[in-house]
Amino acid sequence: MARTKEFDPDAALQSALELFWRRGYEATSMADLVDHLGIARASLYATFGSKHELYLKALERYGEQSDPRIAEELSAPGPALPAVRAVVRRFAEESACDELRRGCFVTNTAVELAPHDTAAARRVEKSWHELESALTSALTRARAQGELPEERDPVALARMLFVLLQGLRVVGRTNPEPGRLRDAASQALALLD
Amino acid sequence: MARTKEFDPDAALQSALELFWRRGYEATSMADLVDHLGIARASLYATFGSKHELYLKALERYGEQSDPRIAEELSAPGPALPAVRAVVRRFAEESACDELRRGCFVTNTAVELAPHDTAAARRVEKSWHELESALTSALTRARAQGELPEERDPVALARMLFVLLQGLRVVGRTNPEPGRLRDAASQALALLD
DNA sequence: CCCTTTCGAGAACGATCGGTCAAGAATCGT
DNA sequence: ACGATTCTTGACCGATCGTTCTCGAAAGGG
Repeated sequence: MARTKEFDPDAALQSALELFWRRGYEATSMADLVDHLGIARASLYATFGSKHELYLKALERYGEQSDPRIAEELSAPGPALPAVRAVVRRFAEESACDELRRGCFVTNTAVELAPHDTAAARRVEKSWHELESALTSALTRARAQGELPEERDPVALARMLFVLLQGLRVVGRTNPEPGRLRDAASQALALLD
Repeated sequence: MARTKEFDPDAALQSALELFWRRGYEATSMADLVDHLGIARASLYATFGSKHELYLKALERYGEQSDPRIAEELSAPGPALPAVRAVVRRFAEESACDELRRGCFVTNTAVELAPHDTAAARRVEKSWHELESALTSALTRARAQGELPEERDPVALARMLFVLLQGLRVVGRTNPEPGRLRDAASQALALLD
């Protein structure tokens, strides 16, 4: 057959993800990627196709890593409300302690690429739909279990938390002032009392 | 003396703002700007210096146009809470009806440029500080006027609304689904009851 | 062994990037 | 009307962009 690959495509994709995540799409050049991944230019193209495809694959990978973790956390058996609180607080904490100013890769993509890149927009919407519906079913379950008053609207509450989470990530990317984000999260969570 | 300018620098800056606003910094080339502004390349450089300076001036102009409007609205005499509600709802409505997918120019800058552009980051933080403190003083006034229960924390509430506004703009840039944004806004405003 | 495939390093591709320059055209004060 | 000055126009710059190609070396399977 042939010579075996000397680099791990999985690790290379992870490396590319980290670079795109920090700098965004346009500000990251193929030369940057070649340097950072430590693999040859030609291998990069042979393995991932193009810069755009590489970005989409990195975005896909990010979604595969992040989305299920949140969904599982929110759908774990037992009380649902504490799980929701934990997710929101973790978003605030991660945004506040984000010294690399990375924010959320999906959110960054939504702002930089989605308006003029339908493939990216589709992937963003997929992650967002998963997040919103995970929050919705958790809150629905909370209401059914008596953790949440009957008159609350789980759909609307989930949407409000979802939008807040996007805001946390955006603010954290520029100015991860801990007090600001923690206050925002705790006030929003007061709606669940 | 000398020949007078044939173009209106103010209108040109406004045009540049619109282009940067829609496409972002990196995805907008000087060639795009020359086409869109209708003025010569050299005139552009003579008037605005460089692409980066032009972007910062556009950002400055956006801030000068947007920030005071909100601050005035929130500091108008009379009941404070309705003004806060109106501002939040207008953000949701503008984000939901944003068919050009522009979002907020400051928010877009925060995501694309702020992490590696200190000048842009400073301007973002200035707008954000104005917005947050305008919300804070409005809510403080609301509490003093008996519109808000004594035990509420105006600072924390303002921070929560501030973060939510950022989220509204981000979500609106990719998917201005009206229901999502309106629900988010109205649920957040329920915290003021 | 040989053949094939993939590797790394780098040259080279055309296109486009942000930015500059050299004219000619137009407008002022005199 | 004239000269001084500053505009517009469009060609032009080197650098960098994403992408392809060449090349010799290295590592499998027959």
